Amino acid sequence: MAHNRSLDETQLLKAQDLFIGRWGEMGQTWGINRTMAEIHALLYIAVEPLCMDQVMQRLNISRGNASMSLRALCDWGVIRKVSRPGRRRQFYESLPDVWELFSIIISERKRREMDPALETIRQCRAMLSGAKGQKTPATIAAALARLGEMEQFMEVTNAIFQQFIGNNGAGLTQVASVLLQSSGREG
Amino acid sequence: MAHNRSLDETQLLKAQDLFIGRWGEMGQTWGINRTMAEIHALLYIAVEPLCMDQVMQRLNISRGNASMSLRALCDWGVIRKVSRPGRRRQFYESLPDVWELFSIIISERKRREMDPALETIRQCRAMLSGAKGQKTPATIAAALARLGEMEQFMEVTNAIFQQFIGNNGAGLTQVASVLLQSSGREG
DNA sequence: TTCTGTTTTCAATTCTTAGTGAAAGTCGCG
DNA sequence: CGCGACTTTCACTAAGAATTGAAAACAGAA
Repeated sequence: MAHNRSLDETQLLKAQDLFIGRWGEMGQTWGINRTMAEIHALLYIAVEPLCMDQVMQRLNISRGNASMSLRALCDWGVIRKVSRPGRRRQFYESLPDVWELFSIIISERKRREMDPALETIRQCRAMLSGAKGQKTPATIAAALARLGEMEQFMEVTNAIFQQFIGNNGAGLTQVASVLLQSSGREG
Repeated sequence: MAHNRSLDETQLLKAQDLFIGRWGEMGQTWGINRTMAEIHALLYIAVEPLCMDQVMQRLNISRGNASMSLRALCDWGVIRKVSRPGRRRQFYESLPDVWELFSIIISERKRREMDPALETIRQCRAMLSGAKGQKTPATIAAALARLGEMEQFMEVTNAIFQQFIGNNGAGLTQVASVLLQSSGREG
């Protein structure tokens, strides 16, 4: 029986490693650094709260790195500190709900990227609209047209994100149902 | 008149720079390097096809860099080579349609990130399902549950992306209209 | 083929970011 | 207070990515 249990355990570790590794890679192409993504993956998959030393050992990272990454994840709001009664040591756990996790990430990215980008585009348009007097040089007219299309696109995208964030899960499922339904219809 | 035209021109250059700069920054947090993003922005906003030397001068980059980045953008399919009759030199232009641009980007990312991630999650689940015999240790059960939620989430997200890609613009507007409408309704 | 304008390649270099680890800091408790 | 368990900070280093530039390759014209 003890034998059996240890088999299960190695299996669990292997599966965790696989998941953690992939998450780490994914994070990188999303502008999140590997360690942060890995820590988050670990806390998500381990389910029970872990302390800093456990994280360090499991992922083979330095104390400093663990400390900073854990803090950053807390700042993002995708993990939380958990205080254990009597224990002085801090534990950390992932938010349990995937939908909520992604809402947070999306809204953060919207705020930090989409919003400024939209702002810039509007600024550019303003500069060019001001420039055109009676006769608009073709290059300026063309640039204005492109900026206009881009702005429109981003507004729509923004609205979609907003929806995701707003209804926390419900929004997404809603979109999904509409889409899947319609795509089924037209084959 | 010559005076006026040059005013318009500097204005255009300034607006372009603003746009290009922002795009470059955005690219970075999306795993696209700055130069590539900037070149694309330039070709998008300049509207008319440009040659390598124009790109180099405008963005102040080396020939090698320009060559490699232009090629990479072509590989992605977001810009195209344009041959000018009689002219030996190559010109390059951006795809004109924003929706198409983003379809390409999204489908590429889906293929390179979502699909492998989903695959990994399934693999992990398989490993753990196999491990559980009659009595499933709580940690394994918990991990399985989390993986299940993640998989479901990613399937939905994947379907949504698929839709974007499929109907080339139409899909997006469709989603948008549904969302905006419903969010208006429930205030 | 050779000449010439042009693009590609790639080793070397520079820039950027991630990660370390030890010293300094915090905090509850006797 | 001041000890000890624990965490944060930060100057330094390692790792990795982007960029350059000059040599090589290429392609069309004569």
